[in-house]
Amino acid sequence: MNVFSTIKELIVEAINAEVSVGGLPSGLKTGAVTAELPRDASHGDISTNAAMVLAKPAQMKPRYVAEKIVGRLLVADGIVSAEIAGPGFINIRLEPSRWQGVVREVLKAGVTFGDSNLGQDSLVNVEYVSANPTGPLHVGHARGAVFGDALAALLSKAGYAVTKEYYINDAGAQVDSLARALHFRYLEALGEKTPEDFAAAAEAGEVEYAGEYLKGVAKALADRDGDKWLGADTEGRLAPIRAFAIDAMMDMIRDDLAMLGIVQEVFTSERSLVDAGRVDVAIDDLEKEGLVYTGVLEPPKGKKPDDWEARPQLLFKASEFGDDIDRPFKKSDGSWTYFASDVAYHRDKFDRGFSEMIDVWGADHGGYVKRMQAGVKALSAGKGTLHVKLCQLVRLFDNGEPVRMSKRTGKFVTLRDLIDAVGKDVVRFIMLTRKNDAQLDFDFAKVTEKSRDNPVFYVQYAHARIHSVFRHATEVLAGKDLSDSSLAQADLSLCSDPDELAVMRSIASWPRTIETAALAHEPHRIAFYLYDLAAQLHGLWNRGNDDAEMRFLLADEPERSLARLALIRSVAVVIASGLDVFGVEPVKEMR
RNA sequence: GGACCCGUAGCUCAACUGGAUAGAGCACUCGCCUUCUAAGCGAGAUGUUGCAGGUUCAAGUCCUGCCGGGUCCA
Repeated sequence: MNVFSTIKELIVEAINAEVSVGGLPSGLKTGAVTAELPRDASHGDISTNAAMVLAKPAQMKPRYVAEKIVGRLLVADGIVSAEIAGPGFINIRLEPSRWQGVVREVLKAGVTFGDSNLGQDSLVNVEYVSANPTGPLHVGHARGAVFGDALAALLSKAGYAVTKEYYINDAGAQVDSLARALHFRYLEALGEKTPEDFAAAAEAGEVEYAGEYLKGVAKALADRDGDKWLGADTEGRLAPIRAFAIDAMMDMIRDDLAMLGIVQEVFTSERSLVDAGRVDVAIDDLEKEGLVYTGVLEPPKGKKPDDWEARPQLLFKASEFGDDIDRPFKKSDGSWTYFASDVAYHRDKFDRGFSEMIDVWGADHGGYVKRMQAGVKALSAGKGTLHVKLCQLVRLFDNGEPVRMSKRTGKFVTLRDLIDAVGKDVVRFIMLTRKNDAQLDFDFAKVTEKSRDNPVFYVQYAHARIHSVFRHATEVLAGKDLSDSSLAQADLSLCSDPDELAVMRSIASWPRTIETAALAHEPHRIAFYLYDLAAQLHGLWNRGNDDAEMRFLLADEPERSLARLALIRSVAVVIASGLDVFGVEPVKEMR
């Protein structure tokens, strides 16, 4: 139970008490009542909108309602003052001991401080990356990968039972094309073709996936099968070579993800769903609901209907579920559309018990969102929810200069390049410093800079500073027990400076930050929270430069020193806990 | 033509999902190292939240219509 929910309960109790004596009308809903840190610290410790929310349903003036509530709050335990301000806010001040108690809580709970039961163990499926198995991951994938992973960790900290999943698009034309490219490289490995032949074919558009990475795979294939596929006809060799290629690509992708510290639990193959007839079943069931019909779509407006032909096809009534038009389930050749197999896939997730699904996609799939959400509504009879988080693109810079990428030559910046250049932790943190639907600039020079401008460095520095103090503390306070459990016994009433109390308030709002970030699906809020907390720590540290009394370690005041150590140790714990959600290692020393 | 996302200080971005006087960093000016890492800290200045309406006690946030940028459209 964190301070804010405790106070909110006090407020609700106060309201109910007034209701019971007839001071307020009965039947008031307190769901919209909040208890939060006011933006301006001079407004007190905690402020509530209770009076303004209740004024209308109670048919009373906000300030009148506020007076009723304030009268009750003033006699409540731990509340120093409660004042009415502005249009009807109630500003509450708490006993310092309330905040000081938070430090003890953190020291006892460790990095589990901030854990919440908000999700009540309900199942959530987070699907992310899901890159086509046709090559190594590149920068664009990195953002979705890190975002999805952090969101999963965040939800899990907020009490949801999270499954991290990857959908393998191994049934489309791309993997056939991959198989052709691998076959070419295989011929090259056997000496039947030259690299020049390959380059020429790639230039002519006859073969895709010109990156070097298939060479090793081709060699492995040749080692395993020898010249088995040399004379085989196209039909005969396609499936086995494709399977070999997909396995190799998925191994590579898993390695790439592992470098980022990402391990997903479930990998679902599109082909396996198709082969098992799951698409037929899913569409059949929709058909039974009367949601599938054969019809003719209007041509897209404003586009030249050059190759447009009005043709009857199998359609899904997406427009009944919020989409703009109905969507085709079958292509002209009679095979399922991607949408059809995606419906089957989401049906599969729903059948596995996930009524809440989160898909992390690149922004270029934005046009697909409504259709998929319509599909999920239909296949789950309205019981399933699909949230789609679109990640905008990442622009790479080096010292302000854009880094050019070319997919055509196969020389795009890979995830590996990125990690090799700046390290896993920097990649992860920086990718989370922006809202997912905002474009992100990644500057190689800036993200490794050692300055306040670089949030990774700044937060890590705060953590390292705290450990530095503890290294010195073993000398200054020789013989004292500096363990967390011992520090939890420190006399925290000795930490009563306004700046120290402000740090405690920030720490106290960590559980709330987790909950609001989880509800909003916005891990970036944690990055900003950590940055602010780091700033407070650096500020407190520097108070010691101006005023020796404010230094954390005072040789002649061991009790006060222990209290301050307890405080900054709790800051370190919260920073570590935040970085843990991000999958970033907190450092104990800057090098 | 339509759909989705974005538009906040000179620049890069926040704003606790509707709360009080819209905040940080960079850049600019000034101050702080005999000290636990100055790789840092403090102070000053910066706004018609793209434009116009609407909803209400309260709008950067929600609704409508425009303008500009991006993405997508069998």
